[in-house]
Amino acid sequence: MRKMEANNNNKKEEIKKGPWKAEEDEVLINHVKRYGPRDWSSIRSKGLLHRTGKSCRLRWVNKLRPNLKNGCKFSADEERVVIELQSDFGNKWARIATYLPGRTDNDVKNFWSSRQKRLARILHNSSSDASTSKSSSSSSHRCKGKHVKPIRQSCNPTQGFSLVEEEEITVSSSSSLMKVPYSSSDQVDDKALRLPDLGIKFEHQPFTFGTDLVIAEFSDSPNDADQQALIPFSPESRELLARLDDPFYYDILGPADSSEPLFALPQPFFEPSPAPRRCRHVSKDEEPDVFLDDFPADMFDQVDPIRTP
DNA sequence: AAGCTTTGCAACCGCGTCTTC
DNA sequence: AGAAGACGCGGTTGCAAAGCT
Repeated sequence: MRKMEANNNNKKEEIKKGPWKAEEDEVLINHVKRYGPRDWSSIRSKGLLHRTGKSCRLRWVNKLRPNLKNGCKFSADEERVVIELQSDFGNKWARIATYLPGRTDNDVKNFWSSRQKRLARILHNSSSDASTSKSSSSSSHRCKGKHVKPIRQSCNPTQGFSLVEEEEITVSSSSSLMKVPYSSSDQVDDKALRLPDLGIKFEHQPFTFGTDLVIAEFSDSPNDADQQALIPFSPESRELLARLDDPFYYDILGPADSSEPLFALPQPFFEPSPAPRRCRHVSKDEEPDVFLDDFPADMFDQVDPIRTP
């Protein structure tokens, strides 16, 4: 009995965990050179390494495999791809990684996780800030001391968008409408503003964002600007969007006079699905913006323009 | 400069699926 | 057919480096 326990203990001790050493990597690489990336369990059974087959496979896939982009940050293009595919596939990291040469599922997963944490932090900060300054909230929002004007945005799938100045927009923070901050008094460069999954592009320039809101609208004809899109979001996205009502969100998300737009919008990586999910796709050679970068990618997942009778 | 917090990443774990016998 | 082992995937954890106060 004691002998058996001792044997079990030995077996347990034999399995090594933690960071890999260069020698171990070398052994693993030699094994793969010889037998190919398979038979991971035999590495241990042959006594080559005191690692589980699982651990060996993971090491190979994530670090030793050729053509990996190790230590290389995700490019803007890769970010867009991840965001786009995550909204399509969900958390299918392995699947998403197949679209990103040199990236592993672990890379994608970590990238997404960091993104989510960043977003959570922003949300948390924005909520605590808002709670301390609720009393100052009013129809004329504060935006680094600048007065801002509400506008409406009209969308035509074939002709793009136009921005329409409007006297007043009343949107409850608990509504599910998509809201985009806007300030006509600030100016940015001539980059267009795009919305991620919708591919919405604002055509009128120059403008930038402030604390008031733009409501995305969709219409089938240029004259049909009054058809307002009701956009159903996931609870998470809805909560985030609701917080855009916070007059101080701008202070949280970024400087009003920044030459960089606030968020990065994923340019569509694939052609849109047959369903009218996206209003207008931004062409590939257009410069990516950084609008809505810190928003959950599923924010526009379920965007579906309101049906016209 | 020191201490604390945040971030990014490598690795582990549990579970489901696939393969082999 | 089904049991056992191997494999693959997604979630989670731990740690070192970077950043901040």
